[in-house]
Amino acid sequence: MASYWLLKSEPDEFSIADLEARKTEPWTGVRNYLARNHLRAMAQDDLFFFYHSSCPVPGIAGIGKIAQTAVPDPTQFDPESDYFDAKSSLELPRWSSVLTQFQAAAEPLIPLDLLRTQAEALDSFALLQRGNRLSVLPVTPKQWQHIYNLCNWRTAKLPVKRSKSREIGVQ
DNA sequence: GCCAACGTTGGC
DNA sequence: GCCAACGTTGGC
Repeated sequence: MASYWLLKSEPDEFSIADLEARKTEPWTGVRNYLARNHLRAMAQDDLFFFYHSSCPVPGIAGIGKIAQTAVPDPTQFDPESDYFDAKSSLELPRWSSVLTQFQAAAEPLIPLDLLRTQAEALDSFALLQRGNRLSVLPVTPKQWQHIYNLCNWRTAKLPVKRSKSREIGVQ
């Protein structure tokens, strides 16, 4: 039985459009123990809401899936990385990352404002709680279903279609 | 840019 | 093990 999650990212850094373009992307840079433990609890094919934070309109921007379960986050070993952790070691890696895969884009994005109006149906969704800063959150099936029904989901960019009429120079 | 919330660090 | 100081997150 698959579990559901929510992952936050600043779209300036990495957005749902970036994930769609890249197809898959390692989710690195999580440096909070509770968030890390959530990453480690993820199973292959679990689904997550892709949340855009710290931007003009924060909200849920898409859906991804966990393509590969947790491995040591390589950025913790890289002195050049912002996420380098001198206290971590190859023998005892402190931080984990999962491989994420694009599933769908929210059309339109579900703003945090809208989610707040659904607070009752979403019970005590941690995302809506004051002062919440955790970047990896569990989502219950009920919360997932409710949020899922709030917008349409576009699963992939339509292939660029070459119109016949254009090829033969009509209109 | 402000500020509330909260995790982490480090002195004791 | 307490707690003050500090840093970070993220909405507004």
